[in-house]
Amino acid sequence: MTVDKQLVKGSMKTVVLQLLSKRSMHGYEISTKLKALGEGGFSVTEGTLYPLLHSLEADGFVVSSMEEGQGKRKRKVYAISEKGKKVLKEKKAEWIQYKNIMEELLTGSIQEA
Amino acid sequence: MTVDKQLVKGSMKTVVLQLLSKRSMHGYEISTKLKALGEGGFSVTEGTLYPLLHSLEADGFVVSSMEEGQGKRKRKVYAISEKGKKVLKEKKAEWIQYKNIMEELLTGSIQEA
DNA sequence: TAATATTACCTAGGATTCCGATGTATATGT
DNA sequence: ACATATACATCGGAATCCTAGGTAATATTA
Repeated sequence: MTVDKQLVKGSMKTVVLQLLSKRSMHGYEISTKLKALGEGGFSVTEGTLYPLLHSLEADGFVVSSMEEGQGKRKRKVYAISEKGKKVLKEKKAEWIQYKNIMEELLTGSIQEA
Repeated sequence: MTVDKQLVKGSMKTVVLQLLSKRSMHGYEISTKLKALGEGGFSVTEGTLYPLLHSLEADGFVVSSMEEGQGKRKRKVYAISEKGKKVLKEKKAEWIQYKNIMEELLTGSIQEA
């Protein structure tokens, strides 16, 4: 079964912030992680992820820094900011509210007025 | 608190199908109902709903018929079709899958590999 | 060492979707 | 007669998406 793209879209920022709240990661790593997470369910390609990271950065929810390792390609490591943590908290609450509304609706407990 | 538009978008078709699975309704009624449901959370205006109904009809998920009452404006009554019922079932399952992934993610039970 | 694969990042821009604004028309209340 | 509620509809600017295409460094392997 495949989860509708639309469904995933609305929560992608939240998901990325959540991942970064666990630990800092570089883009490609997040991309790989999301591919694994979405396996058989949804997919998030790099064409979606990178612009999303840039927009999170522009909003000040994450900060990036270049990591230069020995014998390694440079990579841009993203870390969640304080602002980002706050937003994540809000987004989580939002998601729960939305989930509740949906659950009420879909389980049909809402009756006729 | 306001639920992000993006979040709502992905499930609007499902919501409308679900409402119609309870009983047939005309557009304006659905619109009113959604406004009530979304109160303080999200909003779905007519500019969103009518096109959505048309697209559901084009897909054969709902069928419409004109209702002409005495001393009443004509209204277009929408009913869910068999095809629509099937799709609704699928969409519900999809939503649950998505919800599970999100819950797992957001409650942080996913640990590092 | 020459390919090939993998890691790592990035973006233009066509395609799609959205929905605010606006319009029409009937019915009802005052 | 005017305001309000009911009822349906669409235009088109705005927002969003993400496919396709690109660059480049390192690793692998033949």
